[in-house]
Amino acid sequence: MTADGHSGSAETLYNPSAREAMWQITDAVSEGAVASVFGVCQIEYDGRASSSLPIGARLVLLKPDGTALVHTDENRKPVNWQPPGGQHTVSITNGQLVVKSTRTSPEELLEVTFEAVTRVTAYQISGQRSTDVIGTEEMLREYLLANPDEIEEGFTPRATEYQTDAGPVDIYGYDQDNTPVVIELKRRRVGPDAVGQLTRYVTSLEDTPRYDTVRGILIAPSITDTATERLAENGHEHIAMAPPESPPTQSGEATTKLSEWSG
Amino acid sequence: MTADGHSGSAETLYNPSAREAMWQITDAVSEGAVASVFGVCQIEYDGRASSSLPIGARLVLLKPDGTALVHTDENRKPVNWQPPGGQHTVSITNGQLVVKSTRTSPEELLEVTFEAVTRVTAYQISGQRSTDVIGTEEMLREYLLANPDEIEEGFTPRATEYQTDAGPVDIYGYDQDNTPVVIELKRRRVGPDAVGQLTRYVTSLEDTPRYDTVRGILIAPSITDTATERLAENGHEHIAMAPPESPPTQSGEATTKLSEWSG
DNA sequence: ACGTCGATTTCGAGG
DNA sequence: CCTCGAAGTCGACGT
Repeated sequence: MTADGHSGSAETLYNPSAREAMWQITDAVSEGAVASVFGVCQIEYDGRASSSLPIGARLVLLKPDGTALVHTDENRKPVNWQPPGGQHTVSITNGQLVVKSTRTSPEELLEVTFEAVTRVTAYQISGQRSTDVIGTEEMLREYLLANPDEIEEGFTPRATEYQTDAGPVDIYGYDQDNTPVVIELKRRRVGPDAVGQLTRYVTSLEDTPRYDTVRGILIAPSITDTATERLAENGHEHIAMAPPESPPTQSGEATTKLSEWSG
Repeated sequence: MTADGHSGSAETLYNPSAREAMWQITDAVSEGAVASVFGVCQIEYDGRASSSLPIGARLVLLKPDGTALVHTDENRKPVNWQPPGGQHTVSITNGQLVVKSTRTSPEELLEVTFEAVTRVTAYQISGQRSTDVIGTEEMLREYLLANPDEIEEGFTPRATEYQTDAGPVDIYGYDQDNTPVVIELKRRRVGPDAVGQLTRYVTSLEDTPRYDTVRGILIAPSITDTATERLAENGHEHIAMAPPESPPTQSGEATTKLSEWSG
């Protein structure tokens, strides 16, 4: 137990029998711990797609929220998994430990059959479960709404998530000459797909009688060559800008999210 | 050691000192094992974005390919991570175990500082590292190329990955009337983004002089309402079809992948 | 529950 | 290295 009240408690079994492993895993998950199971196993998955993995030694994690992860020694992605929301069941078949993780809508089954179990550990997790990330598209939007001159001298934002037939526009507003402006934001380098998105919004508005000319601006840290060409073809613009590196300086109640506004 | 030659060997330390933990982790990773570290820790990340996670008990996995994963008791995604390709370094600062995982291009740092370490285990992974998945877009394509009448009576496929200014078309061919057809495939239910993709390809070809009319067909198991509208707006079509459930019946040399062909 | 969209997306293929 | 698109994408937020 540390001074912060985090104990980091864990319980480990060495080379348990299938029966011992079964109890440990069942107890761990039902008590809200993460069960880690390492052993020689074979894996079947069937659901949105299907796959099978021949026998080998892998690390299996079972979380109390129904998540299951099977990791090898490569890559960030599990070689097999089950997303949260499902149910773990542990059983013994022909003397072998079998861990099933099931889920509905869609119906999915992940089945891990162990030929041998080397370690089972129950880890008691504590502390914050998620991070607040800095540098998202949302932060770029909030920064620009608070500093519209960074977009262009005299730009006036009018709405975020401005609805069009082609979908919601990130920032909608008017330039110095009162011409409507559609702005598409991206937190990182963009390709032609982003240009397509912007173009659809602009076209959609221009097809609406009460709009005449509409400018399109793509704001992103950088842009590919093909995207630049496409942007030029459509007569739109690019402004190079990345999300701010600092969290928003909160001046009073700065919930800088204009919702849609019937302009 | 099982009959298959998979040993599933592992080595575990209980409540190690920072120094003992450091050696164990260093040895494990350099020998190609996966190091699992459980303890009370605090985490900083800075790179493509940045985040920090206050003190708490979490499970950290370090893979020999440079991958680092920090898991809590919720969700499939790690709360923090480093993709493969980087380097792990382990050190002791102010008596505390510090694990850093660094990466270049982009420059990224993940730093885990342990206030206490409860378990360190080195897992020796073996066996196949990836699965062959059934039910992919590629399988749908191969099925349709072998059975083009399933698309439409008299359809003649001419190329896959057919190059356009807007990117490669999944299947390109001609209908009964010799009209060019662009086909976009999706393995699951699609939204407006897939329609956007298809439309970009069709538009790109229609802008090319030697093409006149080009038909666009979206093949997917199902489609959302907004996507249906968008499809109609652009005058394109939808055919409801899912990837086959069986692996391709290999009749002879059935590498059904027409590469591009200068028609 | 479904639709929509961003993501430190990850991942692999191709130039 | 960059560019591009699929994915059992995941996850959050809205309806």
